[in-house]
Amino acid sequence: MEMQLTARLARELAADGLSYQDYAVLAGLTADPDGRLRLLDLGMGMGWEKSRLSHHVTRMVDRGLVTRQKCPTDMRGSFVVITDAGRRAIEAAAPAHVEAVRKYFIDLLTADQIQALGEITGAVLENLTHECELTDL
Amino acid sequence: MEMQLTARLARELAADGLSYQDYAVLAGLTADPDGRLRLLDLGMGMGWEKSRLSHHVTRMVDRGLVTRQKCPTDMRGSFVVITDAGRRAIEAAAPAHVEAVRKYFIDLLTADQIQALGEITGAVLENLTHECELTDL
DNA sequence: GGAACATAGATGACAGATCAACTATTCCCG
DNA sequence: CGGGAATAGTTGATCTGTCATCTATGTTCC
Repeated sequence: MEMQLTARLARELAADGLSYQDYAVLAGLTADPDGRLRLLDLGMGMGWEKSRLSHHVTRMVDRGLVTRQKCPTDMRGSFVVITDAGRRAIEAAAPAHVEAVRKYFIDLLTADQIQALGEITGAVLENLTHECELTDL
Repeated sequence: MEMQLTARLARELAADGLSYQDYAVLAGLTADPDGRLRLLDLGMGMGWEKSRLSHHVTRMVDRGLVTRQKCPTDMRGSFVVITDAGRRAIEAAAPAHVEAVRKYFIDLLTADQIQALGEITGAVLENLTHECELTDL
């Protein structure tokens, strides 16, 4: 189900020139008041590996959606910053995307089902992160 | 949740030398009494695009897990056939994989939750396939 | 202060996925 | 029968993700 659903959402997002992944990155950035996050924080929030994010940010920089900024307080780190073009892109895509999520997902479920799903994913995720702590993966 | 869970399952499968995708293909084939399916049927069962499956089968042929066979009744078509090595590979990997699915997923949920999840995914998928019929995507 | 270690991120090689042709065959219908 | 459309599968280009490795910086603790 997840595969079919995300494929569908990705196809509709593509009409606005953004991939599902682009949208996730831009949405993550707009959650920050400055539209600016450390790669690590952004990656944690999305559950991405650092190298995946680094590669993807590079591609998005090439397309002008974000830029990189050196972090002054930790010289190892970098910020990813959303550009004006990036803001325009997500603002253009968001309404249709939100609507699609409702149409293909949220609106099909009862309040009970949504709550149940939250409990299910919560239990699975909690168990996974707990496992990771033990086995340091 | 789906991302984290499948990443975890894939990592454990990799210990047996199979990717998640390899496992899906081999499991699809062993469901057939002859261990032999048309690419189209196998692809439909897994919800894969034909070219993805074709490429992946090519890689699996190279690794000796499956072979291709011409279909005598439809000269356009091909069968994918599991080899002895393929059978050994999935038989070696299956117990740990099934156990992992229990450990990271099934056993964490109550019977009610499992049923609720089935209803949720059913509703979403039914809606999606229905949509596809209308818009012929 | 400085050696050992941890962390942030970048990079290159490679595996996997997608998209758009392309070939070969079969189906459909006058 | 014959010509056009549909179908099964392949292929190559390109994009995306993963893995191992590398550099640079920060942290710890003696």
